Amino acid sequence: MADIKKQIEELVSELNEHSHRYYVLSQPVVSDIEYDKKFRELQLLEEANPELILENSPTKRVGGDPLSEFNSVEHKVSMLSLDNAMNAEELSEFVSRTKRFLSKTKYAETELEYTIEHKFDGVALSLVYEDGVLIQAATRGNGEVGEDVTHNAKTINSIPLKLRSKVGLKGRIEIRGEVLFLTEDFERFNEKRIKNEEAPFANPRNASSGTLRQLDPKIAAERPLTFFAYGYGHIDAIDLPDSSSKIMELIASLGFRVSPFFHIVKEDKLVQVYNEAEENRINLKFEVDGVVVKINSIKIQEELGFKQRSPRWAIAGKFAAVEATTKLLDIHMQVGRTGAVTPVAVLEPVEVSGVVVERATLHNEDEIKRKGLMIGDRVVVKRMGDVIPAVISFIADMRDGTQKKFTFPKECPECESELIKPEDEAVYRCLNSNCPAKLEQRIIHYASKAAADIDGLGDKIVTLLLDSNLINDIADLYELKKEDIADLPRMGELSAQNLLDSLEESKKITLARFIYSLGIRHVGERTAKIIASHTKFLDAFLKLHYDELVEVNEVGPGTAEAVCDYVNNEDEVKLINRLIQNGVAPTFKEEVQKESSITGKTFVITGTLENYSRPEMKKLIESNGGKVISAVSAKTDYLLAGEKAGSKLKKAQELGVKVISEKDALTMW
DNA sequence: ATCCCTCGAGGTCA
DNA sequence: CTCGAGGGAT
Repeated sequence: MADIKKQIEELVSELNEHSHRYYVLSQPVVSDIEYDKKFRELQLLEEANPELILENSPTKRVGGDPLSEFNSVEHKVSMLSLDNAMNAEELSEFVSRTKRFLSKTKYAETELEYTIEHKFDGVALSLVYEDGVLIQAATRGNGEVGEDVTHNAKTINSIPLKLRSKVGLKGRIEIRGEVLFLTEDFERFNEKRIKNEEAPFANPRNASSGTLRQLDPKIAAERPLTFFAYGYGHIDAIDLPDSSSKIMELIASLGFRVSPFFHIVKEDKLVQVYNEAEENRINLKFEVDGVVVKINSIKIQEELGFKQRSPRWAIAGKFAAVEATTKLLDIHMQVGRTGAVTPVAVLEPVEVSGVVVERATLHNEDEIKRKGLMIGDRVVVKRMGDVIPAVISFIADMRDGTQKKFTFPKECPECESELIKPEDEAVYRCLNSNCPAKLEQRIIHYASKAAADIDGLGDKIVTLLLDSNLINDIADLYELKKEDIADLPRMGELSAQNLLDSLEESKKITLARFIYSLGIRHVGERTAKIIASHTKFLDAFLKLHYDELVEVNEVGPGTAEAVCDYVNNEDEVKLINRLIQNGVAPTFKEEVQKESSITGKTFVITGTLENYSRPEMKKLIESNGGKVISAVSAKTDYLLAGEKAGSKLKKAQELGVKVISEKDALTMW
């Protein structure tokens, strides 16, 4: 019991500290998600031990104290917050809770209608109109008292200074909504800040909050904020309709921007729409952190009433966290196939959008400098496009002197040779061609699907073979003995035979794949094909000269130099000769290309297709004369989108690229 | 201005 | 298999 009391006390003081930083100072040191998590932890403890609830518990109020520099504004109707449902299950619990409550009322038999809309990730704002004219804008503050930010609100284009109405409006209308940056605006704005050598904002919500708190409205005016209306406070100028959905229509008609995502659903569709909204969040023009579900009927809302700090007739269905803070434990160096040395953040494991993240690429030295990271920093971690973990920024307030400056190593972490960074490049490289790390990566690359495609030879086995000194290079692979492989840990007779079979299979290889599999810098799948089509024979490839190669279309000076360096390197030529001796036989294969309606058209494939794997579809398109590229641009002809298409679909829509389905594609040739 | 390549992390499924 | 950042090539 004493433990629980202490736990509650600690949570309360921690949460109060965080909420002070969040609401009063606009300098959060933890992400919303973490705050919410702790808040719920406290809520649960308090529910189980109501006698231990503290007077200053954050569950007793909805925010923090307002800043002193602004005038305070008392909300006529307090701005409450909503209870959170963290997943579909908790959303369903809300439904049953509501029904249970209503079962004792005259609505026991009524089939309930719910509205479901976006929960914006911005800053809440209340707008008061007197006789149709904006007279006051205020932040939420602690829910009862907020700050007057009228001067800044007036600079926001999407906030009407005068309401649209056919009839004269006499009296008061208070509209509530969210101020935010559209993602696009935010990115442009941040780019400008970087160009002006100002610190970029960590995220759109912080930027919105910071902007509303400017004392000088000129600064706010330069920042492209947007206001979305979603609710109302005290209204006596008009009679309100009897449902949330009709009120939303009314609000929109008064001249406010509202989210197009607004559904009226029955109980059975609620979870489905919630899930769809989460899947689709990446395609939105603004950030959302969940959905808001309300009972549509105002009468039933009134019947349900309020708990201490939130209405019983609404709930926020939160999405999985997209952002979290964690500790930057260390920065590791990875040596790639081409010798590129990339710094990787080693993080204290933290859950972000449903997965545990413990590593994130930091790209290069400049990137670390730009972000100003130090080892030991508390950092904000996000998954870009909800997929790729990235370190966004560090939290300056959490610097306590224990952080260590990071210096980029001068030597290769694997072979200790000097790292070289050309003047105008960002990447340090290990130039030692015998560097064990490079060697390993080259073998893994050789075995990979698009290269020699050696089944059963993944990175783990490559490491194993190297460690046990069974191989030193690619050519050694073809001299492996079955017994040697079978003796390796976790390998047996059968896997050994399978590996040998795959190796045998890999000897028949097209010239293009062979050139690609060598892992020459700048020579990817595509460039390899171009070079193979030019030389047609391995001999000719090995005799390539710079002047000849650089004339080839789509081969530039950089690529030509890299290839010539390679074929002029004695060791590399020796390696190729040994591969040939061991039976590897690259042959040029003319790619048969049918003339068809898609000849010369470019395609990007995204999402999961129904009947084809992506490489299969790629082959199919290419054999019909089309071209498959990796990223959507304005010049892309078609985006072939399968299930769960993400950011590429969004980009295609923005750029007006035609989006087709798998079925559409198959009828095109 | 645009396209492509390289390199990184992490999840899923057989 | 997925995506994004950064940079080289055109």
